[in-house]
Amino acid sequence: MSLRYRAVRGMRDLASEAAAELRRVEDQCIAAARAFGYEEIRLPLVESTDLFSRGIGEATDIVAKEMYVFDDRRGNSLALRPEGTAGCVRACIQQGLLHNRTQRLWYAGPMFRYERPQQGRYRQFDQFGAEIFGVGGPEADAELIQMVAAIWDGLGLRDAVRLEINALGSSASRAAYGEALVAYLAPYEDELDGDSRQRLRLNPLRILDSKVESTRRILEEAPNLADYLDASERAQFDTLRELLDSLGLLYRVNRRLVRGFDYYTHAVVEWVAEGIGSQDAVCAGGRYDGLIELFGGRPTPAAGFALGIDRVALLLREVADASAEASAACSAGALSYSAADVHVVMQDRKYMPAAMAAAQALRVRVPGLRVRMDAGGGGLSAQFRRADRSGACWAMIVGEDEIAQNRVSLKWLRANRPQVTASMDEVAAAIRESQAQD
RNA sequence: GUGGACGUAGCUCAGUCGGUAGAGCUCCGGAUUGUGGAUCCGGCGGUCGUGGGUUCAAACCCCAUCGUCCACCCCA
Repeated sequence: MSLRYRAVRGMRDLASEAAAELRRVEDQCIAAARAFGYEEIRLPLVESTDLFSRGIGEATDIVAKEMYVFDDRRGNSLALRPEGTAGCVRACIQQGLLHNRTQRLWYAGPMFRYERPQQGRYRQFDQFGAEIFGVGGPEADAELIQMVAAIWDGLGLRDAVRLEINALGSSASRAAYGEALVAYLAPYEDELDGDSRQRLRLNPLRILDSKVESTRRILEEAPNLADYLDASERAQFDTLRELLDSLGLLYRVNRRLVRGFDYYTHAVVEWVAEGIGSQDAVCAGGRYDGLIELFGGRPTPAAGFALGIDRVALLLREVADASAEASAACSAGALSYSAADVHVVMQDRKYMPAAMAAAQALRVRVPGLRVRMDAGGGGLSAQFRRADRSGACWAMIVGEDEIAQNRVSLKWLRANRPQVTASMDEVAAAIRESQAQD
């Protein structure tokens, strides 16, 4: 089909069920964050370009070639945020949120990266993030992992993801290791793949997670990052592992796990899913103790994660866990998705005022109930057909007899129960009772 | 940014040797004037992604372009 206008590349329209799937993931994330005592922070989508290039790192791919950068009318260079942490830290410093106290925050919203689109990777995509400031111990890292695990549990995805962790050490030990790695790799420079050769100068740690077979072979004998951690860094990581063990949170230590942003230090984590293609990282994060100071704040320990809402929704769809869907108000024969619980039909269009009044009366009596008016006209037969296809559990009927008796009729569309004609209060009570059973 | 596959109705797709476009689903109406799901009948719906070329003739062949998907890459 030929279109006059279409959404720009990599940016999607998500209607009805697709939107509901994202909403479900986001709601679950927010519920978990609230349960852990995190507070919401709302942040701008646009920041100074400089914030990201300094914070994330000039040499990272995200900054070097994936940011949406533009000048405003005064010539200031601005960027659409490619991730949430930098802006969150900036806001915390600007608003004095870190002064003399710990802070736990969450946010959700769109991020922008100019990448080649494919499944699970879009130029505008939604992330949920949580950050904890002022807690230097591994209990902060463990708490964040516990929260993410709670999100998986809430979505029935615990078995669909696996956790990998690693310790990068302080920026000092990280730098020392980087030098050692470069020294080891330098003689092999000609044998490395092109990307890795470039990173040798720009960002040597990133070579570690190269997928190129020849490069991986060279790396087999490379110095081990773990050997460059000092005693306290090693102890911190061990404590984190003990915490996770005692909480029953499974993980795998991956010594090759390196994050794409420069600000990470110490513990880094990545949750990986299977079955959603090559874009399989659904959640990742770690500690970034140096970033607040880099942005001009007082040195403050910090850790956080970001979760890809789109990817988790995709995973949810792949897993299609039949047992996990329990939200429907009428279980028997319920469709997996519907926009309304009650579909209001009327004997004739002339009863529209009475039908609309009845619909609102029902909404008021049963909070949260989704009551939708029939639209489209036609006889009762057509209206009931639409009611059925809408996925609603009930049809509420308003007709001549009902109006004369000041009553309405309620028909169960998914359960084998007789239709009733009763007062609005009685109908509302019947619906509430039916919902309570499911 | 690199490589590959693919773009036909709202959706999923068929379309032979180049001869001027079809099915199923959806939606609407009817069989059924106060009752849905099954069945049957009918209807709405298309610049064949776009632009150019070859040809008497292009959904089909050629070129370009845009888009989608997959992999690389990147990352959530």
